[in-house]
Amino acid sequence: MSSPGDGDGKRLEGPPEGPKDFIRAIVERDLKAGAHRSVVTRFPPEPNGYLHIGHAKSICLNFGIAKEFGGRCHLRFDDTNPSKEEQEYVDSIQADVRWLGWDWGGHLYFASNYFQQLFEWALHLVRTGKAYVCDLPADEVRRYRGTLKEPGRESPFRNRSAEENLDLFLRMKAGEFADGSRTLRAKIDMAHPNLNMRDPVLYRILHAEHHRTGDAWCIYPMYDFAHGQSDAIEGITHSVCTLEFEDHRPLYEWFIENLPVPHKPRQYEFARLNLTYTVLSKRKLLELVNKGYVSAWDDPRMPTLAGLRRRGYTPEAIRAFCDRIGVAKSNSTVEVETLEGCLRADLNRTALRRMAVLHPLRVVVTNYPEGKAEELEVPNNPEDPAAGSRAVPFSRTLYIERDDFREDPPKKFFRLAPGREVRLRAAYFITCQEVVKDETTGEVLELRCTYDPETRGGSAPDGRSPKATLHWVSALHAVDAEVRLYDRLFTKANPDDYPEGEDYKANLNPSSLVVVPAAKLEPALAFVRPGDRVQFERLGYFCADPDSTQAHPVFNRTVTLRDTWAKIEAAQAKR
RNA sequence: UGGGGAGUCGCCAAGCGGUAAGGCACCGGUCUUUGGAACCGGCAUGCGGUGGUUCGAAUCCACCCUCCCCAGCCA
Repeated sequence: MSSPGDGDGKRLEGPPEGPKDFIRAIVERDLKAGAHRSVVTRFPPEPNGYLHIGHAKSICLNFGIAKEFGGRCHLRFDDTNPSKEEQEYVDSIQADVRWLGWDWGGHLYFASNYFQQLFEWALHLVRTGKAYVCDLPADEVRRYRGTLKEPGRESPFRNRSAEENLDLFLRMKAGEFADGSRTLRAKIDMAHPNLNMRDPVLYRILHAEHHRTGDAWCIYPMYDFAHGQSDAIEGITHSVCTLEFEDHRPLYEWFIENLPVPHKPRQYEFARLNLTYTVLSKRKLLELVNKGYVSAWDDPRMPTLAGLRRRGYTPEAIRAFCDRIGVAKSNSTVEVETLEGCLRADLNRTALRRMAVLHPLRVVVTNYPEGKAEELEVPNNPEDPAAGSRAVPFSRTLYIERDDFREDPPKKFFRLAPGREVRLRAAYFITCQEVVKDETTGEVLELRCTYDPETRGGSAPDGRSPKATLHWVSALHAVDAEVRLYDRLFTKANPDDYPEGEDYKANLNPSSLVVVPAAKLEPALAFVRPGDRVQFERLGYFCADPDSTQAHPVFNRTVTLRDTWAKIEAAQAKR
């Protein structure tokens, strides 16, 4: 617990250039006006699921503000509902926030740590006649609440004496009553146009084991009664939440005004993130996990931070994404391409280049000596000379990508075809002399090519330059690996756009995972460790999966490279 | 038809009375030993609509339209 503006957070660089979002503008204004010594924010997840990319937006906002303005940001678990919350989630949430690159210092809190204080504040409301014990069952409470257009009716228990309410509430706490039999409610206004103000429930009876407080309590505070007061206890200056809580702000303020809290925080709301081709509702993500549509919370197709991490996303890319999309109040759906763009920008700078052939087609270099092998020096990253180079073996029998050969090449197809010369990356120019096919099926089995010894390293003394450069792997030296080709989880930009009688799961992408059991990798790839990210030249960025072992390497496709040829081909197909 | 919000380029998003930033996407081009990257150029006489105020309006006023959220003892 601490007073606002202790300022023990990290002091780093100042605010970024360019226009500020409206929340940062408010913080800056308040600080300039001297309303606070320093800014204190908080990220308040409920430990009932894994964090996803939408949470990342909130995390980067809250921790980002604290960092930019020299304040601090608390990590607080909003654990007021023991029936849904688990320790596994509090662990994963901490791991994910850290992975994203943020640090809450010593400021780790739990709303459940405030249960005693909240209880005493409830007592205060009871004593001052502002709360009462209501015996109405849940469905009756609902009926008495009224509707959107009709006012509610007062509970028959609304005018109990403070003494009776005190007695009853104490007995609720003592465990004398069954779950759901009574609630403690605020006495506000059953005719209020804002339904949240129609005598909201403060406490409910729940004889449930809490992941932190065990069986110490059998009454638990509702979100509304816990959140603002927790902010007050921690000295939060700017309590930032999403738009759906806008309607709760009057209640938030009512508690702050009617309770002897040590500090008055203010709530601000911004639009939550929506992303195309995925879902970000905890209910749906939980269903995908529980019903086995994905393997787990960290399935690389999941928009969870754990999933993105396993997929190969970097924290830097996710933070850049959060900066790029901005913060505002209008509902918005960001195209997933924006996220992928941030990822490619980061990986392009940092990922080492390697060669891997996913769908091998054998090439025999007929004029290359049998039994000979040589090593070619290939740069690790053309974007970064400091990344150095590695040796790649070349020999008479190679694999190239099946997609890189066409017997009957269409217009603008620059790759290998009968009689055509192409460059093998960092190796030699080869010319296709002969196509060996299965006589019955017509399948291309092998290409017989010749190479030009003068082009070692990939350039010709006479200056000629093929239009295409192909990646390749020496058959003799190749390492086999499993490669998991991931694609978007849903086929529709908006998964909630589904046919009558179906649900969002009807839009699940049946090809979101395609396994290539035996891709051919250059030998350097045998030494990667789980989590290592590389670019398979011309194919995309890949990340070694935790399932990967020396004997059985496994790579996940993080994202493809931009593919201009695919675009051209698609356009040709249309015509 | 109660209350609370929002409408600026395909997608985000600045702008706060002085004549429409930026990013992503897209389209051209240059360059290239990744059809990658990089680089250059194009991309809203227009800001949900209609009136009004003003020398001047995306910004102010009025009315209207559309979309989102709220009737958990979830958060």
